[in-house]
Amino acid sequence: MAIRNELFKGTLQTIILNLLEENGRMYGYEITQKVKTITQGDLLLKEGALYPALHKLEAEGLLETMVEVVDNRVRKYYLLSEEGKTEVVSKLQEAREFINNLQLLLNLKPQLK
Amino acid sequence: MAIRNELFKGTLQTIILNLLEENGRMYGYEITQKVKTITQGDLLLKEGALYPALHKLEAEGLLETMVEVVDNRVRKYYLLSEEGKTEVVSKLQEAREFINNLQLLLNLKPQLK
DNA sequence: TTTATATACCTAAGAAAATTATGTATATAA
DNA sequence: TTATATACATAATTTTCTTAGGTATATAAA
Repeated sequence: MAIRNELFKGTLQTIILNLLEENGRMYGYEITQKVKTITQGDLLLKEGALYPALHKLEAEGLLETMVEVVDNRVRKYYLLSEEGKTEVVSKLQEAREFINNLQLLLNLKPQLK
Repeated sequence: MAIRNELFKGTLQTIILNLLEENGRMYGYEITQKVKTITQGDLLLKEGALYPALHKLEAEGLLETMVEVVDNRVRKYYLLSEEGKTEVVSKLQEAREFINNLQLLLNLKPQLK
């Protein structure tokens, strides 16, 4: 997924679902750029990781797609299905617990609360 | 690694190294119990994940071992090598950046700082 | 006494999720 | 015409985990 960050293994689905919840529909390339911008280049989301993940989420019924042509190039937009909207909520809750547990295990508790 | 937590993939090495830095020498079973206690049972570190990880860290020269017999049972203690003590510092720094980036990507920034 | 649970180590087969390396194609800047 | 950016995709491999099994001792319960 990234330059020197095997830590992100397992978090990709949650990241994708949350970005789609925040931004409405997005296409694959747009997601890679968004991740790069948000993390200031720390995290480079590889296509070999992203596309299979998107296809899997779609196959599971969490995402829906619509294809459009812009500037003679095909874009495949992804958006949350109703099921996906439900799923992102529980995935985010799990992520909160994950971060909390990881901070406990690594003695990295934040300064407040 | 856990009940329903594929999120922890990739974080195991860092967790092990940090626990050994905090507690000095530890043996495998002790590590599994420590993780269980700290996370209040949220994270169950499986032996099939732990032992190969310990062996790998030892093979990489980050850990040293000493075997002792207690109550007729063999314990294999692990402790940080000099190289391991250096490595744990950078691994923790990476973990801080990882958590920060993940919180940014998931809109989970902590209340303070 | 035998069974279950806790302690303590280990590995092998398989699954899941990533990296690396490709491939196709268009648009634009050098 | 070459490189870079945009935009999709997959195949082979690697890494890392789960699941499932194995060995062995100590102790509590049935």
